[in-house]
Amino acid sequence: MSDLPPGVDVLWGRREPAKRGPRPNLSIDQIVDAAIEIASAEGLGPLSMNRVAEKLGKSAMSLYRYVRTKDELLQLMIDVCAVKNPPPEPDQDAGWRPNLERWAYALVELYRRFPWVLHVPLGPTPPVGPGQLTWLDRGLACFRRTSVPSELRIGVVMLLLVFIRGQVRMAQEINQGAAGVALGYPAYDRMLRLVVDKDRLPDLAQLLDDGIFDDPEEGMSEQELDMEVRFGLTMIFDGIERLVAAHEEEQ
Amino acid sequence: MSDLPPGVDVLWGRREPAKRGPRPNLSIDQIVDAAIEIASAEGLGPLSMNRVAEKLGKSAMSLYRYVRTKDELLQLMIDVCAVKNPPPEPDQDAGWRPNLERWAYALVELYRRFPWVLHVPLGPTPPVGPGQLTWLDRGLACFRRTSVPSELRIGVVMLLLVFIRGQVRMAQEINQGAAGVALGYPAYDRMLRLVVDKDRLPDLAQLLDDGIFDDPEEGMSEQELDMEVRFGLTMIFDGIERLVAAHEEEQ
DNA sequence: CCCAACTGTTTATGGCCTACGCTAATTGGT
DNA sequence: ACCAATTAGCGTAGGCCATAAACAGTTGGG
Repeated sequence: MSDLPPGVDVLWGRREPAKRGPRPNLSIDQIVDAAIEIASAEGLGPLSMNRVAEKLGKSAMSLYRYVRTKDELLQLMIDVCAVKNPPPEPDQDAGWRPNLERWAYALVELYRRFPWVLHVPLGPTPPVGPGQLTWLDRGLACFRRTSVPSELRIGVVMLLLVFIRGQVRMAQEINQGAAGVALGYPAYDRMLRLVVDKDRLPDLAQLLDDGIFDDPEEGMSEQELDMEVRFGLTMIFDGIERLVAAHEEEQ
Repeated sequence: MSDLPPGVDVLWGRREPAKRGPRPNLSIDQIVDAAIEIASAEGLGPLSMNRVAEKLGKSAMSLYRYVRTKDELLQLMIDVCAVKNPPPEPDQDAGWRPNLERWAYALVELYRRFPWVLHVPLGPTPPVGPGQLTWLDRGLACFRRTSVPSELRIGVVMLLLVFIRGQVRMAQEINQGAAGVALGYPAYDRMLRLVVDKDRLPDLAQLLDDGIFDDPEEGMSEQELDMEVRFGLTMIFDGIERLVAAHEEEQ
């Protein structure tokens, strides 16, 4: 009789197996894995219940014995993905910053390997699965040896979660059209030049003149994406550093 | 013969009106406005071509004379929304920080008034409409009187765009289920206590013990949401300040 | 043995976007 | 004045999707 959203109890291993009836030929894990495989290979668009069932050699409706709705399946996919790619364990001997940086870049890597995670529509609740909560916990753990109060710890970790998610998503958006068409900065640059006029958008025009988006390579390399993220993260970490320092002094 | 994505030329007033044929009884503006009205009142879920056409007293298919696809309509909605709620003009006498702060909080306000904007699926291209580019431009404009180089200006503004978008979205997610069910922090707190155990998620458990999410009020007030955002923005602005200072010194 | 519980399938429904083709309105050219 | 070209709006229909409901086969307990 939990208040948990339906389906999440499965993630925490809280659902008792059926006593009677035929033995299941399917399992939630198989279903979720198959769905993840499809989404990773082709994106969320082609991911339909039919498609998943087909991959498992079953009929579409059979999936509904394991999953209440497609949306629930999507939420499970996200959490299972987080479980299979866990956050790095913080090094107790290192300072908070290197630990938190490792955590942050691991998260970047996860989003890059599973881009569809960023496109899953909002679920009915904030994250409560073991995978996502583990990531949250390991982020918080980086502050163990500091005297930063709890409200600020959660604030900082949330800030990083939000920023990384958004930044990687934006990088993907620039890099490729939704259909998977290669786009990249040069194409973006060309489009902007068509519409940006110096009178109405002077500062943006200035940027274009400086050749900001005029990148030789077609498509953003991994290096460049890392640079984008690294810039933002560096600034954020500088802000965090100031915060931590302030609280260490007080003590 | 533009390289612009289809439909965007309309936003920039680049489509020549038809010379022959019956006079249009409809206009893109009407269509987009009707769609925005529906989305603002009921969210993106109930927004279908049929619903929009119905509101205008026309048939669904008639809309396709003005809009290539539903996705294009969604993109237009976003940009028109930005056009109708323009960014504040920077005050030339004020410093970069107050200007950029006004800009940032205006953006927060926009997302709060039009939550559906945050749920529109990815378009085929990064923003190239006049509304979104104007917001971008006015953000950049805040750095006019500084000597921060262009790459950093765009980096900072992107950082803010990404963070604000993500943070407001997350706040909405916690505040209400996708169905619009009120949830709020206390409910989240209750759910977490069901699954968080001290061995596997020690630091998160610590947070719960500290009563972080144990908020008296059901549902997050506007004040609290502002606080959430304000915390992140303050930290980010501190980071920006350091950056600007570094570049002013060099000069 | 038989009932209750359970799995997987079949069938059907309703919603959605949108391709296609039709009719009627409007205009330019002759 | 008249024809051909162009366009607006609409009706129909097709395809895909999630999923409700009823059904057939399977298993274990009493």
